[in-house]
Amino acid sequence: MAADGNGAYSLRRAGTITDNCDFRRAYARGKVYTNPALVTYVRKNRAGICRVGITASKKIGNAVQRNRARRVIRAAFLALPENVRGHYDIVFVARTRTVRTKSTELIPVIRKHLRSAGVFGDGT
RNA sequence: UCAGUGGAAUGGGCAGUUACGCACGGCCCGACCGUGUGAGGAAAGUCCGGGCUCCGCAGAGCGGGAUAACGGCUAACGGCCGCCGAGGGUGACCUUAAGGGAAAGUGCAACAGAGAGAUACCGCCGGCAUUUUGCCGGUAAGGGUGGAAAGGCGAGGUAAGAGCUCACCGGCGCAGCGGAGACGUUUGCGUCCUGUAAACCCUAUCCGGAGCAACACCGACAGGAGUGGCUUGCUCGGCCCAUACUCCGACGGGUGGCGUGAGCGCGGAAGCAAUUCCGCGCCAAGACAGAUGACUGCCUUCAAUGACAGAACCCGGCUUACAGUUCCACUGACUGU
RNA sequence: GCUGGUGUGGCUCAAUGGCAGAGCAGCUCAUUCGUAAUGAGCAGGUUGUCAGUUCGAUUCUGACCACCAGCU
Repeated sequence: MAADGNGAYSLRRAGTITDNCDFRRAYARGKVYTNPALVTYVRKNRAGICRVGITASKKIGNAVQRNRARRVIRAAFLALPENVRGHYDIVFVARTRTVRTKSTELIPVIRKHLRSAGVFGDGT
């Protein structure tokens, strides 16, 4: 699960996106994949690492529901079997249904989104 | 058995797999391993009160704000306990911004009504003119208006009436008696006054300002512009001076503050209680995009996939939200003995 | 986390404690061959919610809800 020198990253070792401008860049120029329980934005970055950001807005509910949405998304993301190849900014946006979703139900959604984005480097 | 009142507790448990924050330890010093520990009764709203920190020290006056029966508790409070008054309930009990002052003063009381603290429309009575009726005077019992109309009701009295007089009831004041006090009173004497202070205001008590994004230290950077500034809203007074102060730009830096505290548990004592004191034991989150998650099985259960809900410097309260379950004390009705 | 502010017709805003109003928008009629403009009329309000003070609350007081702004 460690870095192998070819830009492949364990998902556990991904950095976090903290700055608002990075989120805005992902929203504006990144590729979008939607699902009733999740929205994913993917964009290549020049930071040299892979970074992940999870967003739960006030529309989701109160603090408990927002925390649960973030935890479910993170648990599903960390349970992915593949590794990311390349330097990407990945932003997950929670929706209202995320709160009532199990993390196991979310894993196929994330795999489909990230495979469409080519993050796993399949076939290259 | 049914209906209800008050108070307290709980907010599933066990196991497995896989992840996370912090502390300590280890080594092969790494995105590692081990051990320990890891949200609430409201963590919420931010409505009060304090601790703590800073403002070159908090001084005086004006202004502003808060509270309002009495006695106590407390670090303090607008909180709590006890008690009195008032109101609600058959009752257990509950509510109490309703609880200082309208007899210091000012204002307001629309519409209606004659009149909103000062009167007389319809009435009643007397006198004069006398055809219907008009004028003058007395009166406030009756009608009408209004949320509110000169204490209520009865008797005497009178031209008609009126606390004008008297009995009873009610309010207010003074004295007596009881109580620590608010207050109570089948006691005596005097007296009969509209409501509103969550209108201005008066009285008594209290309050300097800002808040952990405070503040302190270390580092990085690049300087430029303006002006006397700070102390509370104002005045006086006080303080610091160009190494001062304000604004723009920049570092989207780091560390401390940061958890041994008005702390928690058990036992005892004082007190009606809030609370306080003594003894023993314990250390129990501390992040900085923010840690308790995800998934599975079994058990208890009507049901647990299922209440409200996530610490952010820390405490004491208040308020608001809350599926279900359990316990204690008590009340009313019905039935049986 | 802290501080401050605002809720009134569909929209933008008024309103000394005493019948909740104005402009725009909407509807009807007139005008026109028809439309716009113009004129006349009409309807539309739990004054964010719940309590309280008061004879009476958009206004005064408290609690709650929603929204907005500012502070590194």
